[in-house]
Amino acid sequence: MKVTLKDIAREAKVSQGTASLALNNRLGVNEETRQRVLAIAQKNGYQPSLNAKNLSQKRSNLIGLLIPNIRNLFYASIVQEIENALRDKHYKMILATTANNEQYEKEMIEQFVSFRVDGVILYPTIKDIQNPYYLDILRKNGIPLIFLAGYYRTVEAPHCMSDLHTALREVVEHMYLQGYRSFRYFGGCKAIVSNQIKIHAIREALAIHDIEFSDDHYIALEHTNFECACKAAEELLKEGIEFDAAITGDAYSGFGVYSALIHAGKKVPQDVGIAHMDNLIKPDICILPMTCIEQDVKDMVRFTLDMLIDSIEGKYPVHSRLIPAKLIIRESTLR
Amino acid sequence: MKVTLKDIAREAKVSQGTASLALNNRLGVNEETRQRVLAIAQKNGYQPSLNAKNLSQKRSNLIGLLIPNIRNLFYASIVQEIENALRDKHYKMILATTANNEQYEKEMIEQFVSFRVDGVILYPTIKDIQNPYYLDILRKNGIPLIFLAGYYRTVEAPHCMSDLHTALREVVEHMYLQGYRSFRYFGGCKAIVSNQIKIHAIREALAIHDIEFSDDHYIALEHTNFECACKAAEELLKEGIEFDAAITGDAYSGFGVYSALIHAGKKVPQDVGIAHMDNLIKPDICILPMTCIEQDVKDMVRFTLDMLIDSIEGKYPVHSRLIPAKLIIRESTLR
DNA sequence: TTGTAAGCGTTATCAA
DNA sequence: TTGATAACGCTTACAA
Repeated sequence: MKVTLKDIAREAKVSQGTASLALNNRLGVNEETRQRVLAIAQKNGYQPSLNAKNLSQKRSNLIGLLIPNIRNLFYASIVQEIENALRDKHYKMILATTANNEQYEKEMIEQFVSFRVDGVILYPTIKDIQNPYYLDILRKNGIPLIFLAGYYRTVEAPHCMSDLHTALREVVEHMYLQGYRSFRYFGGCKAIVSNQIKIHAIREALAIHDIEFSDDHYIALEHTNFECACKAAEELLKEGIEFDAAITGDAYSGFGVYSALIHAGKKVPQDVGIAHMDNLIKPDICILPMTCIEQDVKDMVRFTLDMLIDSIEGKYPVHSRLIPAKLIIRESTLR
Repeated sequence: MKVTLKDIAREAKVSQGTASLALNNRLGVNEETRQRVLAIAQKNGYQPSLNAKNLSQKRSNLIGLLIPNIRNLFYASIVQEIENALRDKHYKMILATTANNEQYEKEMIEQFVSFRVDGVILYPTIKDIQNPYYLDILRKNGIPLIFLAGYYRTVEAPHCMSDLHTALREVVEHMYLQGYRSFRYFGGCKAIVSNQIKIHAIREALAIHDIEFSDDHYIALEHTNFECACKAAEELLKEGIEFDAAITGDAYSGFGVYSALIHAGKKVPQDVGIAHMDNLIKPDICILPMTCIEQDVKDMVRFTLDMLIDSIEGKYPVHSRLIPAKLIIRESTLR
């Protein structure tokens, strides 16, 4: 049913070898022959089988991208940027999502190996992970790995991520200067490296002013979305816990906390200030323009791909890289 | 560098054939042997090459999904639902985006054929397309195609989409009853089938009340996003064109039009009512809760996959299908 | 229960 | 400039 090289070669009355050369625009084939082969291929809707091609060439020009999910605009932006960046290069991307599920992450890594991708980009978010042994499969199969926007401590691979430390210190300092004193952070699992960096940065920034940011000031959400953040903030308020500054790990959570505060009769930014990660939601459509930390997705993706392609092509060593992030101040933290 | 079946067979001291049987849990291999092979495969991080497997089996269990882009939550929902639905079935999805670009759409279809996908789901949005000849490549290679959320008139393939006709009639009737009389629709290219269905429905609903919906009452946006819709609405207002009802093809455009109206000093819903397609943006975070038409993505995806898998497995004929959509009335159309 | 060998659709090497 | 042929890594008759 599929149109194959053999079909084309037969109809063009040449050998498969010649047909292959012609179709790949390689030297050493008569121009007339080439045109004849090309025309016949076109007419029959011939498309070379990547399975066969990759098998014989022992490379796929495929990059596997593994992200938590696709319904979060931040992740979607990453996918989009990678697609764009790859249009020039001779690589294609295949995408899979983990749903923050270790089992899925393992399966998708295995699938990438089965696809024989030349390299893998992994956005690490598995909580409480002890030792992602399954990433060993990559090493055993000689497939380079780059971490994007974080990393696993026990896995030796370069990473590319935003300079969260500086960014968090900036936002805390800004809010301190606005008079906020009691901070809470709403984000994903504490065990994730990027969250530990954030905790550390907030703690440092507040320590300067002799303010404590203790462990339970970090509110760990089961999922970093509107609903979970809203519920978590509601519970805090119900328990009578007072805070006047909220920072959230993503835009959706930011609005979740906002919603909880409003329903509890609090005023933003007067009673409580809010800042969130990611500059994704148009301030025009929001009830309140929100202060946020914008990550440079374009640069992050560019460097990640450069690093990955370097290591695919055997250029070592590849160094990890920190990308500056930008504080955007809006009404939600301006008293 | 890659671990292959040959490596496993050698280490287990069996033939490749036996190793293959063992790894695929097929009958006729000694249990002890199977365990030994499995253990060795595990130890070495062996993953079968899909290239080789698909080549020899002449099927990939792969479905190609082609959508306009991934940064729109509606499309992202579709991707997510398909991934979920596929976890049970023995198919995997590969994703590509078209950016509403005919050239890209063609290339991605070709890529799918090269991947030897077993079937293709296409979300058709190419504007002014005359005759998507390149879809012929699919037929020539015996790959079934299903249209999702629309179709191309000249291509013979089943489709699965929302019942836009009924939905649009409902929203128009609702807005008429609220006293709105002069309608504008902001959406993608008029030539797209789904948009023609919408135009026709609006026209019919208004004709009952002797209101005309002429061709230039449909505002064709270059891109269906916040910025383009906002600019289009601004221009309309600048030209002094009066309207008191706006319906938009997606949520983002809805907010674009809203933004333009507010900046022009109009009040919503008093002066102008707005309704949009898709129920994706949390009403809690929006300045104004918006009336919208919610499509049943879950059902749409479920039926699409069923149809596609039926035709992959040779069950004919497969019939096109219309999925009911739901009108959700909120403040933006309640005077 | 196991091994042998052909075949899947390409590319690449070497002769002709 | 072209054609044979081996090789890629797997599955699957078929034979042992």
